[in-house]
Amino acid sequence: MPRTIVVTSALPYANGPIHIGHLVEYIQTDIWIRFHRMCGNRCFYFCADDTHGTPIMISARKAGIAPEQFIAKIHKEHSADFAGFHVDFDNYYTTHSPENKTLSELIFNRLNEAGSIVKHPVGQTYCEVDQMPLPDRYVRGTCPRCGAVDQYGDSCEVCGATYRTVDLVQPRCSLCGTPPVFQTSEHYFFKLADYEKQLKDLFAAGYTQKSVANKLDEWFQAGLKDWDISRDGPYFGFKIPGEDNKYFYVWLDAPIGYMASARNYCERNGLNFDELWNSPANELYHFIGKDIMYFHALFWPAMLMGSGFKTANKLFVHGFLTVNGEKMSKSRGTFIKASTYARHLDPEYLRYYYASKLTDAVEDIDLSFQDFVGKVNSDLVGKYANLASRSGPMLARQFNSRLGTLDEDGRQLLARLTAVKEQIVEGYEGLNYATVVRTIGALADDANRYVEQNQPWTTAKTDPQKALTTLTAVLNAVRVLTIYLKPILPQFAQKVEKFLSIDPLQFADVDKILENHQIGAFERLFERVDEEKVTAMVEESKEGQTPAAAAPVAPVVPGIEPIKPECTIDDFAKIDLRVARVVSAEKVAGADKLLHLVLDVGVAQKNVMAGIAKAYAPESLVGRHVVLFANLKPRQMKFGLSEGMILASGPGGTEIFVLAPDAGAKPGQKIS
RNA sequence: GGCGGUGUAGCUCAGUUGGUUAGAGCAUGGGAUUCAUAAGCCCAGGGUCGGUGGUUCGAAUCCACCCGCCGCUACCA
Repeated sequence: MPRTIVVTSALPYANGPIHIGHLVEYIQTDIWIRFHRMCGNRCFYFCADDTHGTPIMISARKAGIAPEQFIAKIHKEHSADFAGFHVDFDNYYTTHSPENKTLSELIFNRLNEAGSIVKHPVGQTYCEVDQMPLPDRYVRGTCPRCGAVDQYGDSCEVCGATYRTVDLVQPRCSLCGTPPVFQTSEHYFFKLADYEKQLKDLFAAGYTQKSVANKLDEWFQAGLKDWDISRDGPYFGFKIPGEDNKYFYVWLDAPIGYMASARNYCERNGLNFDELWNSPANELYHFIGKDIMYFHALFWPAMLMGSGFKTANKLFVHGFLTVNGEKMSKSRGTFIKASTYARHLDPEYLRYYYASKLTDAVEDIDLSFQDFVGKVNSDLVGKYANLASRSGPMLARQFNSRLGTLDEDGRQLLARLTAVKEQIVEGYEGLNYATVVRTIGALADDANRYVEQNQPWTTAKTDPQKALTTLTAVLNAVRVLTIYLKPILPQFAQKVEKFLSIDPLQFADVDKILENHQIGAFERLFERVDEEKVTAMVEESKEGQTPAAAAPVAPVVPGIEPIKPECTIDDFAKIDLRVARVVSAEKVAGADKLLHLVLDVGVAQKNVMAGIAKAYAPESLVGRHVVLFANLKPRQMKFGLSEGMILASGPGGTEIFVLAPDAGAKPGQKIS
């Protein structure tokens, strides 16, 4: 009896491009869906762009277009990116849709009727210039604890303090730079705690992986608090029923977007949405990253419980992607967009590589370029593609592309391949793709050894019949391996199906044997990957660089550093240089190069550790004006916190020459 | 700070309920081949399984402590 399975991946935020980190999840989910389809189950894969909220409103403003236009453009890009990586959604919709509006209002009203919605006054930050309420991350100012400048409105990246935005020293709107005002507003809240018991039962029943459940325990122990689900206008989102200037917070309507996508699909395809989504006979699964566990493990099921919808059977949580062991980084060129990747490399390489690393654990997976190139060349090309490549053309030359029958040896090879079918099925079902890939790899080794032992290139001359049975066995092995790999490598599978002249492979085909069958022309299945292509992709991903712009070669003069690559006025604008007066200067005990300077920059005083002790006597500096790199991220040094850098030239040691403005400049003045 | 995760060959990772000389792929060295996308096959080198102590006849596997790295710390998206 086929299962009916509805699956979702998290909705990507419509504020930027899809990158290779996103793709971990969509590839993981897509493999799962394709596997189930191959087992004959009825599957539906729904997703959408997450389109609401302040960041999108601001991005649209910056682009000078309406938010609707902005998200339409992103939707087009996202859809193309996913298609390029063979992510096979049944519907890739948007949260800015009539279906989502209707469902959001329905769920809100039902929660309200259930008594789970309350109102509380909330202090909020408002920018009168931009005429909008500011989320904490759009307010910046000086940390009230350590004095670090330019910190977010809720926490300090330098000392780690968390605080309220109202406590920030010299707060300013990060968009226009003016000080915001503080005001009070009534917000709607969802009483999450009403559902604590039901949520606990859900997790006890195995809603998530165990490590996720442990994390949830922590949250339960800390106590569930009311969730703020409204935002004051202007806001890009859905208006709350009965309100003029209040909107649903983006995270309220985002998960409802899963349902809206399903509903839109049902309406277009003559299916009953309520039956598909809500029938207990149907299975529902969400795939998400560990960063949004709170929303999907607590808020979302509680919302569904409170509004009379069933909750998912299971929430599958995965970890993040690191590249070469480190966080993805724009400056290192490892923040790679899906579209950039696809311009340089075959998307199936990445699908295979991710599959070879994915397990059901909530662990980060690492994309190591060296490992990536190795796996593609030795596995995809050396094992799988090669198996077809060393048998197909020979069958064509010697036997007119017609398969014979199997002998005992060949049947044994096939038996070894089909024996692990259940193991592979369990691996896919349980998200242990890494195990699946390892198992398949071992089978391919077995098949390659089989070719080696039977030497069809020799028997072709002495015993053609034997050569034919060998090649028949090998190509049957290719067929079985392709079935196993098809969820991961759909395009590869398609090529093999064409080459073998067979119908699209299903899991049940594992037990069939292809004999006395005419096959098609062999076509190369994979190309080897050159490490230079990876390098080129990384270079193109480095921020601020355009692929074609070769930096002019700077002339080399002995003793003088070459001029660095060109940058723009915008790059320079990030650097805030100020005139500063040296208030005090003293040698740092225990350090022979450092001077501890206290600088007056007009609005504040800064501590700076400067490595100029060998060139300047401390007392000679007091009272002088210097140039300060004022917005350099503060750095905790062995001898204290340094909050900036003073500018100087010279090779170092005793030859250091501090820069100074001409007479008349005052502390705090901007240098540009 | 608290909580969670993690640390196994140069690299990426497996190691089932604790059980004989700790495995794979890549990389490295050697060999025999040539059907094949400089692919495939055979052999070899390489690890005190983060550290210390403990439980046990026996621990990479269980316990304690320590060290390193990563993440989370909610009304931020």
